[in-house]
Amino acid sequence: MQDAVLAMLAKEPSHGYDLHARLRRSLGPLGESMNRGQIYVTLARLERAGLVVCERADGLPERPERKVYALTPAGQRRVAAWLSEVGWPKPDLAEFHLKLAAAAAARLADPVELVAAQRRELLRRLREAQQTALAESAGSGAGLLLEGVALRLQADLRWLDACERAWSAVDDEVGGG
Amino acid sequence: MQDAVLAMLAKEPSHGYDLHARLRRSLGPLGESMNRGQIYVTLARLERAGLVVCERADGLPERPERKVYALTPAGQRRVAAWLSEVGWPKPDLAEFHLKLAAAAAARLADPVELVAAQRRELLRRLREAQQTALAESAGSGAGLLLEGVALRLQADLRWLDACERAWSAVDDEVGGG
DNA sequence: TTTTTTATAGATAACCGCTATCTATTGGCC
DNA sequence: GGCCAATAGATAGCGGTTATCTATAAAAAA
Repeated sequence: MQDAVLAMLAKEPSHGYDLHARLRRSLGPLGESMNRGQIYVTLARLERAGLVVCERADGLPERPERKVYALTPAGQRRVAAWLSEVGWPKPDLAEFHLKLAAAAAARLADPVELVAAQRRELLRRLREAQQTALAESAGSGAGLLLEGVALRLQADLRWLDACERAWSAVDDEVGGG
Repeated sequence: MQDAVLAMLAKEPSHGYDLHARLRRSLGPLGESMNRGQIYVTLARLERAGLVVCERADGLPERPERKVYALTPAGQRRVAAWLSEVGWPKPDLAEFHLKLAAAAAARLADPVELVAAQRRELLRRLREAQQTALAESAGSGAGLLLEGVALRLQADLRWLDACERAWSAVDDEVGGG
């Protein structure tokens, strides 16, 4: 979030409302859930950290008071560092994995049924993503993002197959032993 | 996190250090980065929310003072709700997508080169995950998790291919126009 | 025997991402 | 005049996470 805002300011100084709108446009349908207030929280933190400055609160009194932010040298360095990083979010499969283990351990639910329910949900989301992608103009940036979402969902569905096999085997052991 | 802790307490009341150790074991190599202090933060917040209670701070004075937590009825309801949910973390591809867009817009880096660097990194991580999976005993819970990680990385690599195609086309337009 | 390290057990301050919610103005529309 | 949408900003608070701190007991090294 911070890095994305800084990178947008690297192109040109701008104010919060505009940055929010650009972010939403850039993310397409996936950006619709973005909160308006968040951009101001982020800008305030970046200012406190000395990465941006509010350069004009408008000499010419434009109707809605707008604060235009610009990068400081430290902010420019941070943008350069971000672009040279090759970070990647760690896959967040732990939650479901813990859910299966906890359900089995506490005997509160059947892991195989949890997997089945989850598969139905991911299939629903996959269809949804593919429909949304069709609605997007082909080749648009948001379409590319939706393609990534779909690829991930397909990988996760294959993982659910592996989970089902593994937990079915556990059930057999328990049932047969 | 909160839900995972609650679900472990659903099996049997326990204290923070033990919960932390069980979580780490359950996640295998991926749990090694877990912070010790976090469990206490989580337990304190769960207690404040009335989902757990500290039932004994030890009548028999065991050497290290330990606080044993147990679920409240509200906590049990929350565990049941968690198990019946079919939530799934939203794919976190936005950051890289924004990085490409920002780099191109501010002319700070070549998107195609960013994609190439990212692909090298993901290939490295994929090899790493596969090696770690081999080291894990086959069929173990942690091995299953690593299989999911590998499947995701493969999907992400395919997405990077799509990114490269898309941004190469943009370069051609700019270069040719 | 003394010292150091490791495991056990807990806590706190602070940061970041995010949401819900609030204020205020401008301009269009009925 | 009254109402609604768009523009613009701000704040309180939650949850995840990290870094850092305090202790004690057992095991290993000096």
